[in-house]
Amino acid sequence: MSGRSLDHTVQAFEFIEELDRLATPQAIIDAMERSFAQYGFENFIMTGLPHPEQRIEGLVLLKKWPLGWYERYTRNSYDRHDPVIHLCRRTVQPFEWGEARYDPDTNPKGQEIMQGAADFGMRQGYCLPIHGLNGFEACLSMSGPDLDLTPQTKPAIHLMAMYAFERARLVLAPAPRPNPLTNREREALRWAALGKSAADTGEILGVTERTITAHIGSACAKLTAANKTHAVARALQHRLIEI
Amino acid sequence: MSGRSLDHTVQAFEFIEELDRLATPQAIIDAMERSFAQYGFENFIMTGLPHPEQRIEGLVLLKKWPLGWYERYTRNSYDRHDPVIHLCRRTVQPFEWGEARYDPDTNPKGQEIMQGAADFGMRQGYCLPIHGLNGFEACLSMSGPDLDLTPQTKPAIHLMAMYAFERARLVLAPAPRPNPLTNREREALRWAALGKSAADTGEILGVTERTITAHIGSACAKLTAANKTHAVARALQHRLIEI
DNA sequence: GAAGCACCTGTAATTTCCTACAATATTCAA
DNA sequence: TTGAATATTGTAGGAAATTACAGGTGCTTC
Repeated sequence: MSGRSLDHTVQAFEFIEELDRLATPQAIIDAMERSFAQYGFENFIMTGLPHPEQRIEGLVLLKKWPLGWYERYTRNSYDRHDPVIHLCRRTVQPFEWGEARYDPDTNPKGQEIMQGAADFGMRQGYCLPIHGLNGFEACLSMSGPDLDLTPQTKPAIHLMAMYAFERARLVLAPAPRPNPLTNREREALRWAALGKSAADTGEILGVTERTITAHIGSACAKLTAANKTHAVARALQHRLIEI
Repeated sequence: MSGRSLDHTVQAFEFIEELDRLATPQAIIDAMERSFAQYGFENFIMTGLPHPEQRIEGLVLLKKWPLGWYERYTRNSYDRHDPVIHLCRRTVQPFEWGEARYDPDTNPKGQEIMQGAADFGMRQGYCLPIHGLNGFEACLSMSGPDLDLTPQTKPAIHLMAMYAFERARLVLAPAPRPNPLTNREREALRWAALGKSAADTGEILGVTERTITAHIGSACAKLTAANKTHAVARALQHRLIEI
């Protein structure tokens, strides 16, 4: 078993067993605090990733996070430029914060954010991106001053983080929003995403061009999109259509 | 630790350590065969899931699967009606085959498929859906005549399956294609995806509307897109732009 | 030095989109 | 039953996109 203490692997599975008995967010936070401490973690945050028009505050599921940093982070909308968040959107595997690269030229705020976290005692961190079915994108980011991150401990942390997230999602039961688009609006957007003009789509669906234009128009209104291209992008982003 | 043998949890982590040293598909298959046997698994298949116009044969990464059943399965395109596949598309959590319900009225082939698998000795199974950056991607389905599936063993199997899949993907990974778009083409598409007209984007980037039109046009050519909306959809799909 | 690419710009004709002001029919929930 | 939502279609004009034909600079590579 090389450098890893046997305790860790056992405790990872015991943590998962314990999770099933936790019924409140606070109970999950307490259990996470205890169990993640063995790897050196002191802070963690479990949050959805905001779309451009959303704010991150409404998407946070659980957190034990330095309050001053959280306030500064949200006040400055740091999630828009956070290298860790950016990497979350591009990978499915857990990663260390240090692996989240950024170009100081194109993203000058990246340095500011990483330094800000360090100022609050969070120099090192580990982050698990969560990619769900309906575009539910989230992450569990964890930090501590002296982490025990090795090829042996990482899978244990990964497993614990995954199950902790699932439990939190279950307990907090985020009401999944129903698809706001009608069938016709979805079809019209889908064909638009495939490069069809309104006239093309009308022929495909056996209605007039004018009807498709109307469907696209109402989809734009529902998605607060400026035009068809915008509406398709929003619909893809929110997984309202599949192509 | 209740009914779970300590060996299992330890061996799960040892399997993950071992994976990093495996360089060939066959080595991964052999290791999986050994390590999954402790839970009663004898067969497994790791496969991407086909789009309507695709065939499943080209998407299979690894398998140790009854040949007769595989041939019958692919010949009849059973993946179109397989209840296990259907459930894969609707959940992110691993599940037992028996949890994959189907309505005999709307999906008469469901019964035929489940019975066919049973005829090849696969009455019981466990399946892990794999969700990547673009949503549903693949699955790892495992079977055996007498499985040790308990709330204690399932997370261990889950972890092993997850890492086995990642390793297989790494070993079999096709070389990732570089982004074919130039910086300006990307910027132009990005603003288009946010609902900006060519004139808007020109003002934003400090060039003329005509220039933006040219960038969009060349992006369409590279992406073989019929128009701007199509190009944005393709770029989002292939993660060439982020919004 | 030539060739290729990225980047920039122009005119002009054509197509497509977007919206405003309509109207009719159906379905479904209050 | 009575709105509200959905689906359908029309006219018409202005905005935007698309394409074809051109041409310029600057940079790198052969």
